[in-house]
Order: sequence, then structure tokens, then C-alpha cells
Amino acid sequence: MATHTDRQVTPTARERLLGAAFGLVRAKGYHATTVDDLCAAAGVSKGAFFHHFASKGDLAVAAADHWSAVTGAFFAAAPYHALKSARDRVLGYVDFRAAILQGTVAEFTCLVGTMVQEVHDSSPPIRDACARSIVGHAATLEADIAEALAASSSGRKADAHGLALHTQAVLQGAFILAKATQDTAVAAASIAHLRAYLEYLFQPASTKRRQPTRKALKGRSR
Amino acid sequence: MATHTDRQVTPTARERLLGAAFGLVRAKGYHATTVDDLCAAAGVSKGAFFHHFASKGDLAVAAADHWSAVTGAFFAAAPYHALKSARDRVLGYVDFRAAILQGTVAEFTCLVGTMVQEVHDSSPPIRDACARSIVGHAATLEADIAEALAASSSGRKADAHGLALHTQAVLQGAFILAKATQDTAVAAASIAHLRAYLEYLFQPASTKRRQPTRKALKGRSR
DNA sequence: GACAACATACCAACTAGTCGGTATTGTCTG
DNA sequence: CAGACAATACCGACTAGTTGGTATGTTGTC
Repeated sequence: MATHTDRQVTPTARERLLGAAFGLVRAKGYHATTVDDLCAAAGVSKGAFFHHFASKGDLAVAAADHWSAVTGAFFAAAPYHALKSARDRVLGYVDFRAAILQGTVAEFTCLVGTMVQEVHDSSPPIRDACARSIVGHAATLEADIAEALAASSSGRKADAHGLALHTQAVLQGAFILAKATQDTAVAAASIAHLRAYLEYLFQPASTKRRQPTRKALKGRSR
Repeated sequence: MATHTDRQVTPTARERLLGAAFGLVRAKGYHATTVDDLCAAAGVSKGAFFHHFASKGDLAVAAADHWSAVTGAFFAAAPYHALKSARDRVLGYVDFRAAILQGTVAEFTCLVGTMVQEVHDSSPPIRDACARSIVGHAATLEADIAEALAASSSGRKADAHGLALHTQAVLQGAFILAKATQDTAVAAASIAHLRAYLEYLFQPASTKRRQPTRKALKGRSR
């Protein structure tokens, strides 16, 4: 996003609304967040809201796209990219995800994962924007995962895409457990299991004796 | 649940409302499901709704508890319990979870995982009912996981609880990916990765050389 | 003076929840 | 057994408040 209005210094009403959506939707969900809530949090009037967004759903799509951009830049700047091996970069990513589990649940959970649960059936545009965000983020891991798998004994070099999506599934699931139990440690423990699984998959050929059955990794096509 | 009114044959208005909540909330989410929606789907009047439930939130708590009971009976009757080894029963559970990914997304996803995302911050009673459901379901796996871990080389026999929760995190995350991508296969692939991880953890001592670092499994306490 | 960026007042539709009433069933009593 | 009494299950019109969205300004800037 950020089409042509990112030159000014003071955030515009549009940007403040998108920022307010990040916080409110993650805390309360999409439907429970009202337009008035967003306006109040952003400190703008309702007129300003509908000046910038044709509808509440339009803001949701813009927020999902903005989320993709913001988180994309955030992870692109993260330190694990400096590591030498692909294996270490992937594990570094997972460690980084664990390290940023700070503050309240609403502060570290995922906007688009929250939204898509509520709108997947009723609003295809929002759902697709959320899917773009999740799948797009997973794609940024794919090359390193493929390289790390290639360096291992595994015969699953083609599964980098599926494995990248799996990392996102574990993270999203960890967020749900954290929301339910109100305990960050539960999410951290699940991410630790993801790390252990990746460590196992990335093992050098010589040290890994047994592999899981090929069948188990194929997935069920419906 | 089912306190003292389960003798009649025809489902009562209360039971029909709970059943309607299962379908509607999984498809539309909690806030987007109105009381009138529930009454229409259950074929009862609004008066009947508020005769049985003090509020919409009260129904949500009852629905989460009813969900625990219904899914508890469903999984208790599943065939994998007949398998001889604990390892096979746990893997059988995972296979069973993959096998029931049938029909629309709303038909196989989890009611309480959906609800807790929307209410975790605003309604502690509903959130806690959802947490009870998820954690309680995980607990039904714990004994078999502990036994399977004990039979393996792993030094993580005490982690059965955390691993049981991790299985639920993967499942919940798989549901989110399925909702986002509208593709059941993505969820199945993630569950297949969970299976591969468990197969790895349950390996007999002699065949497993390398273990993930101990540090990675501790989880980060906040 | 045109146009973007807001603000204010307002509305129609919807929402959870209320309320007076009815039908049915059981239960106690004479 | 009849008949009074009470509790439960249910109905549907109504309401007070909320919601997304609109209509109509105002203000600053090129």
C-alpha cells in the first residue's frame, strides 16, 4: 500500500485510522470494532473516515494490505537475515517470532489472522487480503527453507512452500492458545516445538537415520 | 452439560439453539451472529431464546460447554482408541483429525477457537469456557503422549502437557489457513507436518542420533 | 475558485434485550 | 377424581440504544 501520500511527516487521518485498526481489531475483533471506535482512537471525525474509506470493509482491506507492508518491513529489518546459513536464518526467524511475544496479547498477535476468522465466509475481499498477507509472509521464508532442506538429508526439497505455510499455522495457532489461556508461555512453548521440528528436518544427512513415512508428508488432497 | 432435561426425544428449543450456534458461529463468527439469526436457524422465537439464556453471552458459554461435551463424546468414540500402542493412538488421533477435514470450512473448524479470538479481551466467561474446551481436549491426549514419549529416547517425558497443547495449536492454525486460502489441503498439509514431528519424537531410542537442543524446548517464560 | 481534507448533524436499519401474555404439564388437596 | 395452583416452556410485539453510512457544510491550499 502507501500509494502516493507518504511524503508528509504528520500521519494523516488515513494513516491514523489504519493504525487504530491494528490495535482495536486485534483486541476486540473486526465486527466488535465500530467505525466510531476507530474514529475515536484515531482522533478523527466520521466524515474523515468515509472520506478516506468507502466503507468499513474497505478499511479492513486497506488495513490488511497495510499490515502486509508494515510487517514486511519489520521482518525484513530483523537481525536474523545477517546469519550465514539458510538453516540459521530460518531458525533465527523462529527465535525472533518467539522473542517478540511481549506485552499484551493484542500487541503481539496477528491482525489478519484475527480478521480472517470473522470474515472468511462473508467478505471475500477482506478474506483475500488476509490470505495475501499470510501467504505472502510465508513466501519470504521459502527460499531459505528450500536451501536448508536441500542441505539436509531429506528428500522433501519440494516441500518448502508447504513447510513455510506450516510455520504460519503454528504461529497462528499459538496466538489462539495465548488468547484462550491468557498465557504467553503457552504460545512460546508451541513455537519452541516448531523450532525443534525444523531443527530435525534440517539435520545433515549423516546424522539422521529414520525419516517419517513419505505418506505422512503428502497431505490429503480433497 | 445436559443437566436434567435429557429424557425427551424431540430436541428442545434450548438444544436447537445450541446446535444453531455451532453452525452459525463457525461460519460467521460470534459477533456477526445475531440473536435473531440463532432463533431463525433454530426455529424458535426470541422469547424462547431469552427464556433459556439470560443473554447472548450466556448462550455462548453454554455453547462452548456443549461443544466440549459433543466433541468429547465424538473423539471418545473414534476408532484410534482401539490401537495397541500409545504411539499409534496418538498418531491415529492426528490421522483422524486429518480424515475429518470434510465439507465446508465451517463444518470442520472449531467453534471455541473461532469464538475465543473475538471475545478473549472483552468477555472472560466466554473466553474461559473456550479455554476449558481446548485445554480439556488436549488433556485427553496427554496420557498417551506421555507413554509414547516414555517409550522413546527423548528426555522430555515431562513435556506431554506442552506437546498436547502444541497439537491443538497446529490444528487451530491449520483452520485459520484453511479459512484464509479456502483450501482444505493446506490444513491437511500442516497436520501432516504435525504427524511427522510426533513420529520423530516417538522414535525408539536406538534409531535417533541427534536431538534438538534442550534450550529450544524450554519455552520462554515471560 | 476548484479541490482535497476534513467536521457536524443526521438517518434508516438493525441489535440485544423486555414484557405481557398463553399453552402445557405436573402436583397437591379434598 | 376434580379442580385449584404453580412452574415451565414458549410466543411475538415492542423499545432503547447502536450501527454503518449520508448529506451538508467549512477550511485551507494550489
